[in-house]
Amino acid sequence: MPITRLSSAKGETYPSDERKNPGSETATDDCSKKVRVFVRKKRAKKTVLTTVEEVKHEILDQKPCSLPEIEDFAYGKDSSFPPLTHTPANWEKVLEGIRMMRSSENAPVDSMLSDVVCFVPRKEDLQFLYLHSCQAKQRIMLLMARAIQRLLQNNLLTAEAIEKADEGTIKDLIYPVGFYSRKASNMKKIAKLCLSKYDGDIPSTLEGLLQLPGIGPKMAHLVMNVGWNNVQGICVDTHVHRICNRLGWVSRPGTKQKTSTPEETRESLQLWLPKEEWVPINPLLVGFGQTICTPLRPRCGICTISGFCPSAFKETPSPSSTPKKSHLNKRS
DNA sequence: TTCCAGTCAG
DNA sequence: CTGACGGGAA
Repeated sequence: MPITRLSSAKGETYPSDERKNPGSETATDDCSKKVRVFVRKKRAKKTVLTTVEEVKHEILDQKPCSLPEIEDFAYGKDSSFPPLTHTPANWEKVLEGIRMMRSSENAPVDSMLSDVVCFVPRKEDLQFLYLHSCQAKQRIMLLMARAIQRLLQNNLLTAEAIEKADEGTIKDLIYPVGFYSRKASNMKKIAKLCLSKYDGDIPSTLEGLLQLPGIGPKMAHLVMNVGWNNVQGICVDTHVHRICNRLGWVSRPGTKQKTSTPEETRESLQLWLPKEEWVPINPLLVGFGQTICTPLRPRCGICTISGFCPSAFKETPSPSSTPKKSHLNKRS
C-alpha cells in the first residue's frame, strides 16, 4: 500500500529518554565550561538568540548529544548562569506528560492522518501525489481515505494521469474532502508543474514545494519531513500553534506576547526545541489538541500537565453565546 | 448559526 | 489583515 502515515505508533521511544545516563564527571565538567564560554562569547557579540541546538552544534562538534549540563543550562536550572533565551522551563516534563496522555487515549490522528501523503511507485521512480485534508475530524479522514481509494482505482495517482484527467472527474472522486474544488484544480496545476520541471516527481526542496499552488508552509514542511526525510522545519498546524501558545512556549520576538500566525509559531518554536523533536511534535500535539487541549473548552481537569500550563482553567467556557468580554482578560 | 483548517486572493 | 473556499457537525 503506497499510503504512508505520518502519525507514529503509540509507545514510541524518543531520543531524549536516553539522556539520563551518568557520564564521566570530567567530560561533563569540560562540556559545562565550554558551554559557558561559548554563550558568553555570543552575548558579548550581542548575538540576539542562542538556541540549544546552536550550543550543541558548537560545543559538541556536530556530534548528536544531549548532555544534561546543556539541558540544565538551557532551562535555567543552573543558577550560576542565565538561561538561554526562549527555552521554557519544564518543557521535557510537559512533553512527557503529553506523551503519557496520548498513549492512554486514542486520537483521530492515530487512526488516519489528517494530511495524507501517497507515494506511488511507477517504474523505478516514486511518483507522488499529495492530498490534503484540513479536517482533523475522523469522519473527514475516513472520507479522505475513500477518496484516495477511488483515485487509486482510477489510476489517478501519477502526475501524467492527473494531468490528462478531467478536472471535474477528479473533483467528483475526492468529493467530500474539504475544499475539493480548489484542490482538484491545484492537483492539475501541480501535476503539470511536476511534469515540466521535476520530471514527474515532486520537488525535493522547501522552496520548490512552496512554489506549488495550494502548498503552503505547513504542507511543505510535512512533505520534507515525512516524504523526503529531510527536516527543514516544524510542521505547524493550528493545533501546534494553539497549544504552544497556551503553554507559553512561543512568543513574538522580543516580547511575551503570543504568536499570531503559525509561521511565527514555527520560527519561535524552532529557536529552542531540539531538532529530534521537530517531527514527532506534530502528531503528538495534534492528537493532544483533538482529545484534551481542544480549541473550545480544553479539558484542563483531566490534563496531567495543567500544573505547568499558564493557560490552564483560564479559557472562556462559552465564547459564542456570551460575546461579552468578561472579567478575565489579558495581563498588562 | 457557527465553526472547522490551510492557502490564497483581494 | 480579512474573507472565500464546501460541506457537515456541534
